[in-house]
Amino acid sequence: MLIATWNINGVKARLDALLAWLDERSPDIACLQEIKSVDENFPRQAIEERGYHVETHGQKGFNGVALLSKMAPTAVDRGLPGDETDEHARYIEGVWETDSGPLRVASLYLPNGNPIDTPKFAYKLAWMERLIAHARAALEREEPLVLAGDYNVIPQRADAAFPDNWLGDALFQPESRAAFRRLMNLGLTDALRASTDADGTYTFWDYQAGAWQKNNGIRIDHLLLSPEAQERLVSVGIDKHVRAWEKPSDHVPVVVELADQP
DNA sequence: ATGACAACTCGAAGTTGA
Repeated sequence: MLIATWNINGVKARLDALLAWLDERSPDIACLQEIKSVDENFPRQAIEERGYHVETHGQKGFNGVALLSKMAPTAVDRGLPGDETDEHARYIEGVWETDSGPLRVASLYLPNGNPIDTPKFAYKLAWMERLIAHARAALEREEPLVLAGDYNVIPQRADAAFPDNWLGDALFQPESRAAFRRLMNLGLTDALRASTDADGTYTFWDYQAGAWQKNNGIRIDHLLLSPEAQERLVSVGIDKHVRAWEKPSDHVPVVVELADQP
């Protein structure tokens, strides 16, 4: 069972790359972020022709998340609970009935939060509090759960090529990192860090200033696993080569393999 | 210090991103 997360930075602009990656990787569940599309305009046909079910939670122009899956989900929830006034499309969660019981997977796009002296940073921190509350409740099910997405948080210095460059940035603020740790401390496992302590495991390279060519990357796309999912963790991979494709996203896919049985 | 890139937008130049 392969579960992937990928911020595609626009599904219209990335459709060729998305289809090529689906053909190459054949993930069972793919969590997409920044589809930048309303639900009606999502190019579902080309994806369904490849055998995937498509569940979207989009909005006009920016944000937007989606779940692609070989099996049809038995339930889908859109939006992160905790603030009725929040209209950003940043969270979608599905449940799949597997031979060994239910599997729950969320695709999330955590707010960027820059600049830090604006309401955008407060919105980021408030969104993280809502995510913590939601994760706490979800963990009480004691079932396999994967919270996958673009967290817009650099957890540690080893997760950036030049960490000092990010000291004033919302992605590396002490408050952002502390909230991420409190989320982890609910009992979640960072899948990538469960498999390696190596630095250089980046998932994002800015389009600007030759960041890719200089390997000036950061690790901000994460798959967090409940204990019941962590028990099944087989391997983690970063599809770094996708960053060198024509018209790439600035993020690359991260993929975990979970065993079918505990 | 600024802008660099890129995608999107009822369609130019502004917004958003990280």
